[in-house]
Amino acid sequence: MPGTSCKNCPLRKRSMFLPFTEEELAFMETFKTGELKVDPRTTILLEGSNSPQLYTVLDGMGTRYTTLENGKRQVINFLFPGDFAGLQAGIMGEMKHSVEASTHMTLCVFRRDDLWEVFRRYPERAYDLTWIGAVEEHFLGETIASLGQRDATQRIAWALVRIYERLKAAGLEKDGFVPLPFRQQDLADALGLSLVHTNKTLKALRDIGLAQWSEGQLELLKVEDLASLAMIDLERPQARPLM
Amino acid sequence: MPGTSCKNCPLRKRSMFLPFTEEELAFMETFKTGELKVDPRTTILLEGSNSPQLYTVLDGMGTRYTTLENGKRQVINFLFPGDFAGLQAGIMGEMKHSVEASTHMTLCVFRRDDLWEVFRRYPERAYDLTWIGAVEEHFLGETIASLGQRDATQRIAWALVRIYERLKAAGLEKDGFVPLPFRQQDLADALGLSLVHTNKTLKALRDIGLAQWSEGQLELLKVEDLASLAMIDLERPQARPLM
DNA sequence: CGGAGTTTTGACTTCGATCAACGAAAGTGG
DNA sequence: CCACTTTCGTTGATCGAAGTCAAAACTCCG
Repeated sequence: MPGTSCKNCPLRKRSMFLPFTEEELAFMETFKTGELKVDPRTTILLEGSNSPQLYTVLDGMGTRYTTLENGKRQVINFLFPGDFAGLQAGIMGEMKHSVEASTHMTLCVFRRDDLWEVFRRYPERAYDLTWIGAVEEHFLGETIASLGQRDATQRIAWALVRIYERLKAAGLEKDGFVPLPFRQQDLADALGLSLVHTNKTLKALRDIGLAQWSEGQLELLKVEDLASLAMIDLERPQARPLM
Repeated sequence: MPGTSCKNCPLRKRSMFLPFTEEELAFMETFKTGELKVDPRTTILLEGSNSPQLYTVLDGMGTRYTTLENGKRQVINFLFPGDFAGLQAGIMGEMKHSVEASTHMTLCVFRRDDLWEVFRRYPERAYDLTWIGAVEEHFLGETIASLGQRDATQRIAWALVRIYERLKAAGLEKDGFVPLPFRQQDLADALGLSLVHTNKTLKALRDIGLAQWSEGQLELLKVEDLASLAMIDLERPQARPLM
């Protein structure tokens, strides 16, 4: 198999992911058909297409988004190392959103046709797939609550805290900084805010010393304050399966 | 088993749901442990709780919602006949939102502990569970796009069309009307709008003869116009599994 | 009849969108 | 190496969609 062996997968070491048994590990080696490396701005999955492939993000970050008829873009969520993409197309037949790389990315590639094999022969792994779906569903629900009920400042605070937590759990935090290689426009499109207002709100958070985000690096200076501003109850990060 | 036998399940007849094999039917009979009937306003699942039960809506309607710390409520989505509830708690350990009945409801009850059995012994049904999750995930993504990118009129039009389609597919349409036993406040909380503005927007749609909703009955007078107003491409309703 | 819940309407306010312009950085090509 | 373009972040001025406040009209029910 080209690329990283699952045995040496750097993500497995992170405590945010549930451990593999030897048997699962062996199976994943066969399930994985290769590795995909893409440049920034590459479209990995296209809305409406019928991708024969499923992916796990090994390295790098991206966005899932849809484009409305009037040209507006909604970023559904961000794609971080460990995230799984393509299940919708795998199950439902076609992608309901696009996936684009924001940085250089490395992805583990699986064959969609093998999905059914997983359900038939590896119920544990099938259960994990459903788990991943459930976690995703929960997060989307929280996003809906943010867009529906939080004002601009709260939304940004919410997003920054959630992103920071997620990246820290993925082992990417260093000296209080976490890499966040997106544009302000991406965050704006994720939160349903205009670019201008997103910029001003970020400046406000910077001015009161709560959070800084520049040159692709995010620093949260007062996580507690940000969390209470965003009305987040900091949930103990729960370990989840890795695909 | 108390209540309706799966064999006579009225939902099975609807073409929106994929057919059962004889074997699956037999299994579902054993999986189903009973029936729950509740009055309007009853909380069926409570956020944060660890429900030992999973439900399929046989009859009636409800809401899934979360409440923020400031007391604001976000309706994540509405619960219609055929919908499955409780999977999140079943998989992740605790409910991330509450479920409340809006009308009298009848629900099929399953034991959460049997879930793993399903994955181990009935991979087809496990696959269907994942399918249901994927459909739900897709819908939540579309909701996010609505809250993020559509204005009040478009949001309401979007919601009315989606609801109408769903209920019609469930076989509840009659003479152009569909039952919609929610309060305007529920729709407002689902779309992130104030009650007052929701009311005024509904009136506007009524005045231009696009849609009427009163006394729990919804009528869409010009579906095409509503759909194009909402920037919806009417997707061919896809049959989906029933649990 | 009184009271609670819901829908409706009008008056006023505000948050965030839009418009517009500028600066910095990075890439491109002659 | 320097004009030129493109992309992204920043800031100020103005406007409008939707929120908030308040109160009336209709239920439905005990």
